[in-house]
Amino acid sequence: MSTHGTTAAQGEQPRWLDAEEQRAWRAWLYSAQLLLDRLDRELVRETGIPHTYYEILVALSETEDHMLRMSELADRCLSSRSRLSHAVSRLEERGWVRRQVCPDDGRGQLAVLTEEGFAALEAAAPVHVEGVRAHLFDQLSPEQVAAVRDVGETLLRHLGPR
Amino acid sequence: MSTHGTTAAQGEQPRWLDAEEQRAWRAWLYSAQLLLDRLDRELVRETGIPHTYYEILVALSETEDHMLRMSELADRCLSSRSRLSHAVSRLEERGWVRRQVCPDDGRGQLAVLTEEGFAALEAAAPVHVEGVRAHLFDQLSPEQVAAVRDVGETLLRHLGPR
DNA sequence: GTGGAATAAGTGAGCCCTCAACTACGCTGC
DNA sequence: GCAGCGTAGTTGAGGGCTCACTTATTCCAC
Repeated sequence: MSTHGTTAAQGEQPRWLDAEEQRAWRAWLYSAQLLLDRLDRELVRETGIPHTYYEILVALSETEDHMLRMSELADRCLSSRSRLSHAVSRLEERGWVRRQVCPDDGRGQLAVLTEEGFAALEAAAPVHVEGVRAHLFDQLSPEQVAAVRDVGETLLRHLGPR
Repeated sequence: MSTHGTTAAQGEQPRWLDAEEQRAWRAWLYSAQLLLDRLDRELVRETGIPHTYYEILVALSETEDHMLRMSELADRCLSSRSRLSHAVSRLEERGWVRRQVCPDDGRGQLAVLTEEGFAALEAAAPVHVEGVRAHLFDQLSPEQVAAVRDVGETLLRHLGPR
């Protein structure tokens, strides 16, 4: 048993996967897990920055003034508020991000990228991009890259905006 | 700055991503994160079984006698030995898996799926497959599904077997 | 058969994430 | 001007994972 199978333990008959779907699903799942894992490990090993931290630094660096509201930052990093709050606390300890009360909303906080944080990001970016090239783009033909984008954007329309 | 950029802080010039690659990478990353997250959450919510546990139960159920050596099980689940050891301990507490010394190698342990574990899997499988359908296959054309498989298997040849 | 390397698995400290409170502020209507 | 509700963010307990280390067994050369 797994995602295919012949026994249904429910009222509605489950729409089991056929052999082709099974292969597609497993290939997607394993490759996604391995790729995410590999990129994270290499980044940590070579720069000491986990991918989750990296994403936060990137999001901040992409704004005009290197700062974002906590909730906006959480959305851009596909992170829960709580997770982001913990993560920013840890980044503060490293001196890479600083918190600042939001001028136009007393409830809000701004996460601000520090000089040190920007420097850490600059050091990590080449490592990260090299990983993405080596393990993704270098392995795929232009047609496959186009398909990756197409499938990804299709799924995002379903799963996203949120 | 991010995975594109114009400043290189290294000897070797980083091979930055162009705009198209950037889009492909982000689409892939976000869709992968959202899909994995969504499937796990739905499975936990409706069955109380996290996806990592589910994968272990599936791997065991797919063998002839519903048992596997710990290290073989770890490989099939793309899990570290340590992680699997912890996970199997938790599954033992739920009564879904049982450990048993390996007859032909005194160092080895066999993880054995129990009746209760199999029943839990049978209950969870329809929920899981429905999630995979709803969030993956129902969203994609047959051509896109073929591309997913093709890309996944290509990446696996690079990332996998280990 | 014995010493030593290799292999199988488990353990525990520490980090990260989730979930469910909780605090603090803002907004509206009366 | 304050009651009540919604929103922004934080907190802490608890679970899961990683990493380095430990224990137990097997393999092999001699």
